[in-house]
Amino acid sequence: MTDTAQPPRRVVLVDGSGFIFRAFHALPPMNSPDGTPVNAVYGFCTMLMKLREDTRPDHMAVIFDTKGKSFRNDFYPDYKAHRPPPPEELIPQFGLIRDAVRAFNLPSIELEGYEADDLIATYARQAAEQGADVIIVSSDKDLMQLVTDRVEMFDAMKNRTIRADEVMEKFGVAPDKVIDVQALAGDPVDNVPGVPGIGVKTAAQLITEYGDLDTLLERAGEIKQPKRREKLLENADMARVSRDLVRLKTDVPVTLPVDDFDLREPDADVLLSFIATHGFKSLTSKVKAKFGGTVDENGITEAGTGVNDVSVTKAEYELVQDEESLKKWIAKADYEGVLAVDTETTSLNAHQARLVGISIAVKPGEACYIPLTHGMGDEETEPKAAQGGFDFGSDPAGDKETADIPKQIPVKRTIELLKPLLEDRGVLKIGQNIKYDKIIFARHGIDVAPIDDTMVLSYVLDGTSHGHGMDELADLHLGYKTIKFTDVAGTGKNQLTFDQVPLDKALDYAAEDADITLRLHRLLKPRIAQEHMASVYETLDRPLVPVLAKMEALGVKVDADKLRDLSSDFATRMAALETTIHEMAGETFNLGSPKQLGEILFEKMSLPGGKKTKTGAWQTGADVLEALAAQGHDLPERLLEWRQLSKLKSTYTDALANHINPQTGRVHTSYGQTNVNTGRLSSNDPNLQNIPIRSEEGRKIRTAFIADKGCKLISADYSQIELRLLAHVAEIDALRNAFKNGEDIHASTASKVFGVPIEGMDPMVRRKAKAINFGIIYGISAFGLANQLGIPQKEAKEFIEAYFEIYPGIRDYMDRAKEFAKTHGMVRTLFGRKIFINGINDKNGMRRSFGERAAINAPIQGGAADIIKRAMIAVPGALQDAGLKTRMLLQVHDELIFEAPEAETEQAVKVIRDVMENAASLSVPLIADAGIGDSWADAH
DNA sequence: CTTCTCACG
DNA sequence: GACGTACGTGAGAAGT
Repeated sequence: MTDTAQPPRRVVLVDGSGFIFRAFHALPPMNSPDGTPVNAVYGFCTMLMKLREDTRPDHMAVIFDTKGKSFRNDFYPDYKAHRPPPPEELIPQFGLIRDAVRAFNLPSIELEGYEADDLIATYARQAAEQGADVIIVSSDKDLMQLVTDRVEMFDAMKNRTIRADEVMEKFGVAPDKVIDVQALAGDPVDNVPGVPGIGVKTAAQLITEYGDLDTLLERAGEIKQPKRREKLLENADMARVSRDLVRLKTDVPVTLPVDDFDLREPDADVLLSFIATHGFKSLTSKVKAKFGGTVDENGITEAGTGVNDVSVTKAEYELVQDEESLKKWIAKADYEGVLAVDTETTSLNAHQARLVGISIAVKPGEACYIPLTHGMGDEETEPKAAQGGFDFGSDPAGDKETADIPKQIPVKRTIELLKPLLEDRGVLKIGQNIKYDKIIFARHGIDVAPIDDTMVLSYVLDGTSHGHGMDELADLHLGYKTIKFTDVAGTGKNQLTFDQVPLDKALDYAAEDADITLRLHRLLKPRIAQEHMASVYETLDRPLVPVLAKMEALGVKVDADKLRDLSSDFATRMAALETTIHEMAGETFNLGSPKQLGEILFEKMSLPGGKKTKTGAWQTGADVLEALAAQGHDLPERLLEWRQLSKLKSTYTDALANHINPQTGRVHTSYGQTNVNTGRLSSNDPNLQNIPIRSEEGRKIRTAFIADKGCKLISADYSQIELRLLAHVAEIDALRNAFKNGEDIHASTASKVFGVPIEGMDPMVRRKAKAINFGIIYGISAFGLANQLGIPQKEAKEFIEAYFEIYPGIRDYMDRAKEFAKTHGMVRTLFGRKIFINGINDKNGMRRSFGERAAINAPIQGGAADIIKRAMIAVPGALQDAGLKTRMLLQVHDELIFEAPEAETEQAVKVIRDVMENAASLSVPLIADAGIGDSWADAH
């Protein structure tokens, strides 16, 4: 890589995947300060430290399996088919181990479609051919075939070197005959068939006698033992397939050469910080002795400034306009194993934006911008229809255009070159709101992975105590004022799209974005473990990013004709109502203006009960109008009807039609992952989480959400998830039992609170209990409940008292939640998500009560959000494993909507419900109900 | 750019 | 005794 690099003499290749499993089982359980299991990570770190000492390599790399299928499955689908899933405590450690490799400044290598063993085989061959000695750190017998006089293995757990002698001991043959023995003996763990009845002993004997597998199979007829002869003749093909399975591939198309494994010192403070955040205190002094550094075991620098001091110095950024230069940047990123990436486009809407350029940062201050379509209008990609009459001079149009278009690498070629890097499982891609960039890249055929997202990191750490936009984060954490988009593109009507921004300005802006993202990552990522958020980030919010990106890209089919019909129906009825209302009022006015309406109702008509808002305007909300209507006033009644139709038309039928993407014919929402204080998602552009359902008229909108041809929609929703969660976290036995017995929870509550039998219950009684149940979740007050039910406050207060009587423990839970919030300024969900509570210690009583109610509600709402996130992360894989094509489209807090080929709907429902109901294990059952239909209205 | 109203869980 | 509240969102229209 660098000019000073020496050719490799001593190369250490660590089998990272093999080590994780062995360390996990060999070491006692350990947890980081936030409770994430880390025993395998700890074992790995101590092993790496020791390895550098003991083996003194000049080149070193850690190699991992990827989780998907390998090329072996192409010719033998059952290969490794019976592997049980890894233990729950190991799962979060896979990601952390890769982080550890980076902290040690070692290359982390993996490649989709290949196992770690194949990569090791390939690199071992390459290194040996260059004359280097190779040490493979592994005890996996499958790697023993690689042993030569240049290549040895080292079992780091047992401190044992494995050479030809040890291989002979294990397999009874020399290393070059190991695959022949394995082919005969098979391997039940990896599901390699072999020849039945032949084990390692017999296999070694046979191979020794006949020389090799092919000769043996050719001459199998000569074998004296009849059983053995028969089996060999019968299973000759199986033996050959088995040999193909166990033979490691030594020509994997690896992207990084062995030369790039040259051993570099880690950044001592980065490493110390990693160690401190995971609680590996015993390693601190060893690391300091070896590498220096100034961070203590608590992650604090001795100078007291913290490792997170990242000063931003004005950097030189590079404009990339040719392939040579681009390849250089790709190599740099590959070498670092981590990069920040950002796309520049023509629109904030990822589904219709056109790619304009890409920026990449590989180190703080080291970033580039690759312009792609600057100076090119849409006509460059989508040729306009020919039109006459506008050809003014005799200037050849082509010359004019090329004069304006700067030199740029073709989009297609750039994508081709970047794809291996952006899809390399061993290279971390960091983005600020990388979901957006993932969608853009997906439209160009690139599946960006693995990822980290500074916006999501910031959200997991700080909740919504501040925004998570890059400009704000840069100012907050780096004290740096970024170049604003409006600085380069202008504002208002004359705002340029990014493809119109001159290259010099584009370079400064775009490269800075990637640079700042990388710097923010260095600062925020260590805090995740320090502040005990590893589990939330690693198992919930990070894995959710690609899931949401897919859902958004898929979109949902919407019937434009249906919307148009509804819209015109609403318009007709609104016009009629408008005439009637104007007649009643005796004058025309804007029905949509609360101000004008208030004046008509309370001044002109002098209706009673007028109240003003804090700004002095008349209140004309639905509750006020309903009260007036109940007194027999017609105008408010009609106006309510008009308002409903107006809302449905403007917000739904009309607006939704404008959101249908012309290319896909579908509506693509965008999910906000960092907007909601409690951990819920939000949906915008358009908001598909508030499509009407409660009113008959409104529900019609849902008939316009339909399945694609040959498909059905499936809607699966959690039943009473928040009440169940309340029963669980507050440990309310009576409530838990009601759920365990599958009772109607509102009727059950009503029966207990009001002392009436469930059989033949007055629906009004049940309704009251339902309101109390909901009220409890919201941090009940007598005022609120009275308002909700339209009963005197005194009566509401009695209900609440009765409720606390029958469910003792509720009050305790509420007090605990409030107390915790007062002390810590936040509450936590079951899964460890922090929810910051504003105003909990405010002097103002009203703001304080507000905070107290939020503190009661947040663990419930947030816990439910965590659970459905877990389900969303698991469902796509479960559907795929079941061989189904069903795809998840939408999430509405406790409901998931899928599109399923008709033939597989029943099977899909089973898989979906199973995943949802097992997304968390609580002391109450989780129940998901599902419906199937042609439209969302039918499926619900 | 803020306020009001109303759609959802 | 009065305050003015149910928890969490996003969007359209009016009125500054």
